[in-house]
Amino acid sequence: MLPKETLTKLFPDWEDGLYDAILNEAELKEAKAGTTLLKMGQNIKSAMLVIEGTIKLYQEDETGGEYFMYHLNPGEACAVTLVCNYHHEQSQVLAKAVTDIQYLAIPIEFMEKWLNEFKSWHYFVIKTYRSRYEELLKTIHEIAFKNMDERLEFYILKYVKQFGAIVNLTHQDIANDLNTSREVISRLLKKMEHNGWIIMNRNSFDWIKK
Amino acid sequence: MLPKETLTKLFPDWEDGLYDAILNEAELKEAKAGTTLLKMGQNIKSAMLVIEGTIKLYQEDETGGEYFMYHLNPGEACAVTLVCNYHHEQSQVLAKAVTDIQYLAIPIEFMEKWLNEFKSWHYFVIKTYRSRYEELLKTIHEIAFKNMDERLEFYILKYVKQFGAIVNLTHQDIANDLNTSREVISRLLKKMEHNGWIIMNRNSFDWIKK
DNA sequence: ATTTTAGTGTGATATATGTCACCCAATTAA
DNA sequence: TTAATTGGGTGACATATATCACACTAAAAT
Repeated sequence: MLPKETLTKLFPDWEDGLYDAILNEAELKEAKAGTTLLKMGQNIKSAMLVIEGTIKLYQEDETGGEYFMYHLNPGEACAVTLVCNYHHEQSQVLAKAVTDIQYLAIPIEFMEKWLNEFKSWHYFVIKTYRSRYEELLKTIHEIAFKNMDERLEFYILKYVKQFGAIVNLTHQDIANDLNTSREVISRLLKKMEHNGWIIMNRNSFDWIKK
Repeated sequence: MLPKETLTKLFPDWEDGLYDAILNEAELKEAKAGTTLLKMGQNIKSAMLVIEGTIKLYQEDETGGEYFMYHLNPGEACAVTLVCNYHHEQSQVLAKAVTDIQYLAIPIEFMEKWLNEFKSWHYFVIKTYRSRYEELLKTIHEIAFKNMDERLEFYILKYVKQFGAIVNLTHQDIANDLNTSREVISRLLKKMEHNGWIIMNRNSFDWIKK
């Protein structure tokens, strides 16, 4: 059972009744690193609030391709599940746990109910959409205007911001996230190494660009 | 002065007080086709509700490049201006009138006020975000996974849905919207002509693909 | 009527990226 | 200890797109 204090720390400024409602109605779930939490086209039955760990959100192709968009961290909600819940739609994104995670699953029937009952929930939903809308804009900016070298740098910087300057990813991992091939990433990383931006190791590299 | 009836038709299911508040506080503005309504980085002073005409939303590059994302039609609001208003941020998009337009400009100070006062406004804001978030996801899907030929088809289909099967755009217009060059579009359109998808004219073409 | 401009067609070439082939080294499994 | 697997390096080549050059023609301006 999740202590109320965890909730009030992660989600400050909510009405007291909202914390209680969540503790009563939401289910605390766990998932191992690597688990797929949500697939494109899947019907959503509950909203997802992250309590512990990190989730990665992807756009998914029909042919198996993936494109990484943004991270979800504790204290954040998956906007797509709020969408789906509220309007009974299907997921347009792929969500994967990158670390072991804990999250609250709130059955859809409470979405609309709480929107009516709790002003702070309403604001939280708006804030969630707003911030994710902005993340998507950034992603579009990258893909529409930048070549792979700059997109790779942007990608690495997002990683470094999340997990620190030691990047524990293989070239293949990165290639998958950027919907390109391993060879392309290997060559671009090699260039970064020549430029003195990274130190390369097997299975990882260090971001040392100032 | 905008008749209340126009408002109730374009924005059904709002509280009566909200219509009155808008009629009292919003300014009805007009703009000619081609006008830039919002630039990236610009501070937003009012929310935009479309009354008449069509607006195009773009992501804008530092170097002058543009990428078309979606249309805004009467009865819709520009999500970005709701963002900016509420959280005092800057525009992350470029908005242009594609036809002569009329829109309501609502000064930012009413955003938060009305979120508190009118449940229907709150829902409207959420609905606006949700639908635009989904538009952005579609855009990402296109640029992350598709080559220019498919993106061009997707682009034309959006146009046809908005304005009908006679596409009054020059190759250069399209190239600008897709952040590519005129030659690329000319060649791809030529292929579509060979495939029997379009009939080409000067300054326009007809979409006849079934 | 003549000139100018805008829209389009198209070859040639450059560059970015995708794909295939194959090698080597580090790690893991047998 | 040996074999198999995984991560990575790199050449060769294919393809998509960008860029430059220039020609042609319809429409607009003079």
